[in-house]
Amino acid sequence: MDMDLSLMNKEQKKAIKTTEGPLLIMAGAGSGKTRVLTHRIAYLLGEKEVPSRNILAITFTNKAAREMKERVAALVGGGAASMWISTFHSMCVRILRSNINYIGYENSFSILDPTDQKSVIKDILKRRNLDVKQHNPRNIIGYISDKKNQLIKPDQAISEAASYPDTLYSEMYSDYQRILYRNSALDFDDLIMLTIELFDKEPKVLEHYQNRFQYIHVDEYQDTNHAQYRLINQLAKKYRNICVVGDSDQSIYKFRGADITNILNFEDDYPEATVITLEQNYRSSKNILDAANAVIENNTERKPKALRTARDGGPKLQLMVSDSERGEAETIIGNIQSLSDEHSYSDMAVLYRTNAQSRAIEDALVKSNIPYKMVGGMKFYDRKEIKDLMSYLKVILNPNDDISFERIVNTPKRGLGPKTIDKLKAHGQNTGISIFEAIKESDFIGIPKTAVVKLMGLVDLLEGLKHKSRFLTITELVDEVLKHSGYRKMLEGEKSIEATSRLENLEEFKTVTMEFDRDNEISDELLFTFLSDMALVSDQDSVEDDSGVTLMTMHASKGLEFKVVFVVGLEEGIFPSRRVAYDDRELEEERRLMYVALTRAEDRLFLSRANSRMIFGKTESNIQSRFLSEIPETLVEGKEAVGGSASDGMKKRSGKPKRSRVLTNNSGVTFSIGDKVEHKKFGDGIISGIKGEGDSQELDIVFTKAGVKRLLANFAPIEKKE
DNA sequence: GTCCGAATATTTTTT
DNA sequence: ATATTCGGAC
Repeated sequence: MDMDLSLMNKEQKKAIKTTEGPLLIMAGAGSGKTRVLTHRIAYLLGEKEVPSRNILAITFTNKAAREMKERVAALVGGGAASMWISTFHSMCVRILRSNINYIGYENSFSILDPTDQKSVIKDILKRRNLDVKQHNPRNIIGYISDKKNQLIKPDQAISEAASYPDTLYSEMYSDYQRILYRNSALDFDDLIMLTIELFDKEPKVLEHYQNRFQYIHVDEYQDTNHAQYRLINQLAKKYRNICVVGDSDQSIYKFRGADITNILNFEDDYPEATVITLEQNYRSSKNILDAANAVIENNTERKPKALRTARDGGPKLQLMVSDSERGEAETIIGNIQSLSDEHSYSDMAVLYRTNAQSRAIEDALVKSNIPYKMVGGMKFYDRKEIKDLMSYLKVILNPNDDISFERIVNTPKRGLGPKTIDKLKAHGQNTGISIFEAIKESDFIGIPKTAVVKLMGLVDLLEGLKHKSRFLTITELVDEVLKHSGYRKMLEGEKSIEATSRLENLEEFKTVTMEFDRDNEISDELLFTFLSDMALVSDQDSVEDDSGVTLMTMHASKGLEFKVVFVVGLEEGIFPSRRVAYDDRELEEERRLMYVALTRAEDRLFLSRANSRMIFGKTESNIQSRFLSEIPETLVEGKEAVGGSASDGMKKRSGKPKRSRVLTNNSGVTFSIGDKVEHKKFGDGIISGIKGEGDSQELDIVFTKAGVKRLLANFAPIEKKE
């Protein structure tokens, strides 16, 4: 067995060998934490002779889980098959699959994806006669997710709701949960919450898993939410062998419930804990690391930690300033091309704050014929045809899944429109049965004869497929569905480019099912296993194409590394995002995101900003990002030249004469970033951003007393000073 | 029941 | 700029 620890540093060795009791590993970026984790597991297996079934390792992504499995296997050979190395969610699915009946759910439950969630919420809004425009489903889903992450059940949410809109949202949460229950459906948050509920209600089940998982590892601990925290604590309570790894400086998922205090307070939870800090960075050159350290030091909410690197200074960081997002893209492409002698494209990545920023870069890459891959664009599994097919499979497994049933009832068109479906739904709701069951009574609820016949045909189709499903592989079942539902015929009949591509995607999907069929025998559980596997994978997992420049959001880049990294759009309002720019806590999270982005780079780091860019169809100018200002000039090539003051925004603007046709307050006045102004009511302020042109131009002004306001340049009662 | 054009809303999102 | 969504015409 390859358990050569001689290449490890002192802290790493200690982390590997501290197997008993709670252990907190604060692992800085690039400090080799995966290596430590995998070696620790190998050490437990090899030296400590812990049976593999007693080890649990939890990650957030399938990719991380797969990688860890492979690396452990490489260290210990086979024999680790019965070890659970999985994500939070797939662990919970496995536990719930055999135990969810204890808490009253069907064991063939479906898993809702965000699209399904949205349609449930829309249904609820409709039934409550509420306007979707006033109540954005996203907010409601966010509310529900928050509550579930806090382990707050609907009843408690209702009684605790103090004011609007919580009073309403908590009621909708209650509706939502009732609907899911009736559909035998769980959302992602339920997987965690209900596992905890199961453990609370059935101590025997909990104890079984406590005994099984005597050594627990949690990766990316800074990203755990409260529910995940509770779950881990339940499991670790008996043996207290819990090893958590994380870096509070890389906590960037607060907006989805990640609670940074879980890692910061670990020592309070486990006073006997050993704490090890890994500060030796093996990834980046010194200049890159110095820049990252300089940025993160501006955060107050952190434990001081400074990464060291054994590598030399390396080239300086390089700042690129362009006029527009197109100019930015061209500058990047220029650098990519000149670097391509030394580096392969796959060693380069372009990181941006928002997905929308990818467009300009993508365009430029296409024009230059440079291969690239984009992470997180239009997701394969989000495509309509894939979701439709999945809905057929879900209904075959669980006919009471109204959410999926509704998706397919008229796809392909069967002449079963909203009228018919509404009647079925209303009947189902009145009598507490599913749509599928309601169909059997459709004769009596005012549905026209022709529609009844069509409904019966659909029932026959689905029941026939359900019957067959027991004897077929998933690939064969998919073919049966496509054939007998008429879905394939529908697409073939369309003859459009789009339909052709949909057909191709369905074929592509079969490579996924074939892979699944290779690993799984035909059994009664096959379809359930397939669907719950599928619900928990994302495309990031399947991107195994390692040629081409990588384009992705900074969030998506966490955990990855590249020789050459471009961090783009370093402008106030873009990054940090305008929405957080004046909230200290959220600003610190943005800064951590900057830290994550910078520390992805091994050898070369390019920073880019544009003097103006098109946002939502309007041209916007913004001053350089404060995060850029926080990097010492001595580390950056090209920074001293532009200085980073707001004046370059002015330089650029002065070339373009402004005109105003309408006589207004400020017609003919040209505003530039950095201008001092006085407002009739708000007092003194400085222009921090400009949006749009001409008559509709808007100004972001930071007022000394009144905070930030966005005002119309022409009409605001402001005067330019000096 | 279906289709088309206006109205609307746009951070990030490992599962 | 653009994707989605909704209302009204056919």
